Amino acid sequence: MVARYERIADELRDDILSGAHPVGSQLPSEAELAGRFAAARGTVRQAVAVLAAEGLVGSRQGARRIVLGRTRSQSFAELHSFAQWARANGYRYGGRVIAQRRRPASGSEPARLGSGEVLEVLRLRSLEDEPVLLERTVYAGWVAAAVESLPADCGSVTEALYESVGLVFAYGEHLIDAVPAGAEDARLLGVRRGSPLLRQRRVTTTHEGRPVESSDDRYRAGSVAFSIRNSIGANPLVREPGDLRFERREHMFES
Amino acid sequence: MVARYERIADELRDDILSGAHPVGSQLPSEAELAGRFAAARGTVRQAVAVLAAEGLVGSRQGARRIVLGRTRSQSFAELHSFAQWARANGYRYGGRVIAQRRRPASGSEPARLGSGEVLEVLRLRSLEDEPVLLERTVYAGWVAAAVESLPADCGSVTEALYESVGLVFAYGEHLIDAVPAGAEDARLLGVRRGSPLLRQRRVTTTHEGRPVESSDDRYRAGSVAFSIRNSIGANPLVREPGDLRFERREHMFES
DNA sequence: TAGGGGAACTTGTACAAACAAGCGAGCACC
DNA sequence: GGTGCTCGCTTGTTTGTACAAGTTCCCCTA
Repeated sequence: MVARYERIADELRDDILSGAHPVGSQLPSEAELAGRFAAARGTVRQAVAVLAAEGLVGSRQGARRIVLGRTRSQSFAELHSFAQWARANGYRYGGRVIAQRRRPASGSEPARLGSGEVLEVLRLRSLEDEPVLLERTVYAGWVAAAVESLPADCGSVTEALYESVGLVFAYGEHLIDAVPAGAEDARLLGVRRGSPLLRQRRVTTTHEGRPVESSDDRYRAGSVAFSIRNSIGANPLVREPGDLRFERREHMFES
Repeated sequence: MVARYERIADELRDDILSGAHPVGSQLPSEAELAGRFAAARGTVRQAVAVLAAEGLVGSRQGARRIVLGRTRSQSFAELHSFAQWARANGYRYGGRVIAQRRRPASGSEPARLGSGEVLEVLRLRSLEDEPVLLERTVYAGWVAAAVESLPADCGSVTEALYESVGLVFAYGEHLIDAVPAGAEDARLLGVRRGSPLLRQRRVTTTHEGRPVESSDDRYRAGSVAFSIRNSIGANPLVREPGDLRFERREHMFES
């Protein structure tokens, strides 16, 4: 059973994407929409709040809502799962495990992932048959067995873990910056040493807030970019100082 | 007059940041909070929605809300304005205009900024007395005069434009990727040619959806990172294919 | 002891009503 | 003609109620 406000949001989104409400134009008032959908004003407000969160419309008190754009920001799953993003956009994609080993948690890992043993995985992923992403992931001990049982060329780890053990990556924190390619990065991604890579470090947790993985993902320059739509009200993206907050983490598997 | 739900959100946030609700612990139930703050449940829900949007707490139906972290995602202003971010975090910062000129809009600019004349500005910004950010900004014709009247070493363009003409940067779309430093980038930022830079391309509009500026900002690697907190429900960050969507834009002022 | 059933609790959805606050257009006045 | 003000419209905030849906935990039973 899909919620009422979601169906209203879907319908309004379709109107916007189809051009019935062009970019720059005004949306109907809440009262008008409430009448059209035979819903309470609060329900309509929830619907347009969804569109506002997607960056499609902006609103300010006293004035009608405005259509800001026609490209929709998609879900968290897309951000987290390379495979889901690639498939949703119609790209050929693949991936394979380069190296994998268990070891005791060290450094700041016990604080992030819980103490005990962790599982390190080095994974290379490709888009349109070109290697574009190198993932250095550390999984918490309690999911290690499930990860190890996956095939080496598993396309979507996220989906595989959901199917096999019902694991859902629910929350994440991401840090995005640029780094020069190291020797291993360069060899596996097919670029020169020192060339620019887009790095995404992330920590992911389950619904209950239990840490699942910590990862250092590096994209070949030019292969992907991250897109953020935001409004003055609220948004989740901020700058972080570069050197001050995160201790340098050695490359795994190197030397 | 600050809204009630905002004050409740502030109080709850203080509790979380001060450690009264440790990371991983459960928040009091909505009913309990409603009692404590003598507010309706709906008001409390708005308050915790704010915290959820900031990435501080997560929620799922049927279970108590969980504290996810203690680092707060700040406002859009921080993302947009280098100066506001730097000041809020206690850094020394500066900036100066390297070059500035008017020219007719060309390429895709009429579509993004409106046709007619635009104003190109090349600005170098520093953090802790080190050059860290090179901004290549194109302003729409209707704000050109206001921008030109700013002093060359203006610390915060955003604030200056707000003070002088009441201009508010309300919405923005941002694309983040990594690029190698070009000749000009390298000279001004004091890095070697080809070394990694974190690039943020953005288009900003006013409340009414009127385009204000389009900018290509390049950060020296290691100076800043972008941080995103998100949950599975909704978030504004997505990957974008690298080459397919944006036509290559030539460097301004070069050669 | 292991498992199922269910009750109590908690968050999600929806409706209705009222007032506050900001915007914009039209009107009156100078 | 231009300026300022008022009024209607629209969004923002708050309260209250009711039910739906999911979680957690205890207790009872096999």
